[in-house]
Amino acid sequence: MSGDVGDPGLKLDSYLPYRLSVASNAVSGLIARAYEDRFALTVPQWRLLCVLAEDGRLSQVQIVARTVMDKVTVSRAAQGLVKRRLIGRSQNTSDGRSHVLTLTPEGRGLHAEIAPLALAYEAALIAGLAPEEVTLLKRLLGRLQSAAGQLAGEAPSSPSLR
Amino acid sequence: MSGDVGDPGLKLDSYLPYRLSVASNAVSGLIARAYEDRFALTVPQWRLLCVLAEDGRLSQVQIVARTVMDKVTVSRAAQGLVKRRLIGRSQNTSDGRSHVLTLTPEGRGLHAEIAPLALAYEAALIAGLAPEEVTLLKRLLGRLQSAAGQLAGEAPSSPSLR
DNA sequence: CTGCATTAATTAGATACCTAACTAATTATG
DNA sequence: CATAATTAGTTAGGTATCTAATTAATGCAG
Repeated sequence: MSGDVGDPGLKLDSYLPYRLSVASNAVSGLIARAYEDRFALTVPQWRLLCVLAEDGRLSQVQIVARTVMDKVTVSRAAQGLVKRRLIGRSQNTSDGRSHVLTLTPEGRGLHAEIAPLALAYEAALIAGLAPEEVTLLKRLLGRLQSAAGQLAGEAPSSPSLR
Repeated sequence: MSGDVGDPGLKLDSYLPYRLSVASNAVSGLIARAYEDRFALTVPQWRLLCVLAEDGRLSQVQIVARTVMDKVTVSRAAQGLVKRRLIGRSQNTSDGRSHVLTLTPEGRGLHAEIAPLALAYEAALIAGLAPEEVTLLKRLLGRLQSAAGQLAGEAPSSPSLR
């Protein structure tokens, strides 16, 4: 607390990327542990179950575009889910490279079982927040995400990305 | 096979832990790349430089308490910084186990060099946000963090949660 | 029809992180 | 004062993730 600091403008506790990372790690760790302990699912696997439950049939590239996960992460998550018979893969008749992923009945059942738990966690996390605060929070997170994406895409220091 | 979705209440895009994770990954990735590319610093190393620049002399346990990093992460970050002569370690005379970390002049200089860049990134990220939105965002992130900590069974990690 | 670039997906290697186990120094307790 | 219990810090092992390189299928130019 002694004030002899050369950079009064940079305080870690009020630095937004730091606050965002710490909060996200706390929340993600909580959720990840819940899925892992009770259902032996990783977070990427759970996300696959969610998007397939929402959208029906998707290829892996579509999942990569839909979520913001790496294609390797999606590939590994899909392998694990196929092995547990929670999703199925069928050949895409029009494109021999891509496989279409769908939930099996077991996968659908597991998703239906976990979804209330996931919503309960979310409800517990935002219990102290007003609904309009939650709405604003989500909007602000979206703005930060797109701002980060733009800044990363501009690549001020490296004009050649290949 | 239209949208036969059993859980209209769980939409991934509006699920807060997901939004938080995606936004944090985007921002962290941007920042991490900047530190890594230009200064060969990992994020934990940068955080050590920051807290030492702010607080002066700290032991590793104090840094663990101050930031929310794991002690292993702190240990390795400190090793790398010592090797580059950016921080120094001195024996604590009153406790032979603990070492006191301080910035070297080089470390202080590097911190002073990076800090404006870090602040510029933050400014670019929040460029489209009103100041009161930023304030609210930080407060909401703090609330989520402490809520997650409580749900995980921990005590609130830092007494200075404002 | 044939090469050439692109795309979907997997595999491999390197790095980072977390949980545990471990060493060494300190404190508490009998 | 001896010994057990804590604490500071490091090392090790397993796992997850990112970057690159690879395989296989598609589309396009000549």
